[in-house]
Amino acid sequence: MGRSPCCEKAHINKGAWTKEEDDRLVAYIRAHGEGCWRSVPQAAGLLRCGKSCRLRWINYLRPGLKRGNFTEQEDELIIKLHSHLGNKWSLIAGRLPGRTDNEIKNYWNTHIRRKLLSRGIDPATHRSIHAPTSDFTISFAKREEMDGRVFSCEREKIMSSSSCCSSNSSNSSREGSGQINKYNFPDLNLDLSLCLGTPSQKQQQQVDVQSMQVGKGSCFSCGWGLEMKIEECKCVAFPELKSGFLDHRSIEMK
DNA sequence: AATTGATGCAACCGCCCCGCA
DNA sequence: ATGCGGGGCGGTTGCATCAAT
Repeated sequence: MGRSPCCEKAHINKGAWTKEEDDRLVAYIRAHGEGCWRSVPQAAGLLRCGKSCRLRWINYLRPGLKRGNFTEQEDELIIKLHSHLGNKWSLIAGRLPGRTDNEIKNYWNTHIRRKLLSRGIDPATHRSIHAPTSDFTISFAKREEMDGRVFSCEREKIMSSSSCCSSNSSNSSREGSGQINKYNFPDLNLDLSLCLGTPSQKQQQQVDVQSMQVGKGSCFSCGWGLEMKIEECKCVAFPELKSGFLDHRSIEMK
């Protein structure tokens, strides 16, 4: 089943690129510009897959790439962006001139993750490892301003109490890559899965979301009229909680 | 000096999105 | 409206290098 491969696997070089291959690719793109990657290998005289050419160009050969060590400022910016965007490496890279998504992804997995863990912060949620969490399942809906129709954007997953939140704790699991959260919000393309901390006052009807240090879903900044419906509550601490709506400011518990 | 485990990073894989016919 | 194909992306793998013993 499935699609045909992007190129013939036979007669294709794999592995590290040689200087000669780099030179050929650079020369070709300088002469013809970036275009149909599928045709690049043949046109450039390379025994490579088009995808491989694209990757090599984008990650290593493209002009303007920084390379080298990340600065402390870049570190902090990556952490901050990741807390908003999750593993959207291309979006994060877009805010770090001269850095590529692949480079940032690798740097995150090898350095920043460890750095955050040493600070006692869960890299997936950006919350204290020791902070209590609860099991909410929330889905989100975007209000259609024009006709008042509310439609669901995306269902999200049931979050376990130990590793809730975030775009699919990818960390080291080598077992299939289930894409869970895909949103089409403008600009930030935020992953809106929320991990709600235990409210300090059980009886409160209005919960200030910002004061709850919601790990994800910086919906406050997206500017869109969002409505987030608590569809299925699995919270042990608040069994009476049935359903409600979360707008930019509050959760209304009914 | 040799061996072994840990780490870092370049590159590949496979899925998804979107434009186009 | 639908199917196809290219491009893009996140996740994973493999290998080179480093550090510890």
